Amino acid sequence: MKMMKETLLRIFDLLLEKYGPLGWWPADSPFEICVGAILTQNTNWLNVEKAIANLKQEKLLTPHGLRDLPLERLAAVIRPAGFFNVKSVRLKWFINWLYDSYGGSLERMFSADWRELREEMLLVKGIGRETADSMLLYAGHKPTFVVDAYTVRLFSRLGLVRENGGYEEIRSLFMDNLPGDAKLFNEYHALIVRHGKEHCRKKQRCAGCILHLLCR
DNA sequence: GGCCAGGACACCA
DNA sequence: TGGTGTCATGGC
Repeated sequence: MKMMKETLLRIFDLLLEKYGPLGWWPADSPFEICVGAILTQNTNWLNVEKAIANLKQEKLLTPHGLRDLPLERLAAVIRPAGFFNVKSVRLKWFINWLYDSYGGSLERMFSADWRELREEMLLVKGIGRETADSMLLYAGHKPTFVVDAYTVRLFSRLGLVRENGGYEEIRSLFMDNLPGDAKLFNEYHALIVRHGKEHCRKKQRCAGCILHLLCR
């Protein structure tokens, strides 16, 4: 157990040394982070930025803005993010739940016990584990670890998790072996993504990257 | 022109 | 529970 902690922290240090602190999530408000978390599902971030820019330009990036916006209009505005018919409905589900449970207030939402909140969020259709954890960690500053495709790819190549280990199993690797520190989890996941975009693509092995010698 | 991107869900065996 | 199809735009 202690060895795993040291291994995880060593990898973190290597990444931090190379890329520096990233200070995620790139957004102007917690609400923007929540919307971005849904929009970025299986999507290139550059496309998400275009959709976010559209929402900002139309002054719709608020809970009541999205609540009052007709579904068809919402789909059209977020079109560049791809899967716009799916994501517009998911955004509506999220907003409706936010109003039903917390009066449309993210502040009230995040004041709840975050472990119970996580379970509650997972019951909202369209919010899966990664999306929930992203909102909790980056918008709510709760100490939950975000597992994404890059995390699975990197740490399975490092031989630390099974490639098809499942979300909770991989999340546990970090949650069980690292201190529950939101700032650490924030930087760690951000660095994994930053590194992954360059070195952990699907059909690209780790040659040339700083973790090359560690990867299988 | 193909590949891929910071998933989630329904459906099936 | 595990595998597969579906949803879609846009950069490289």
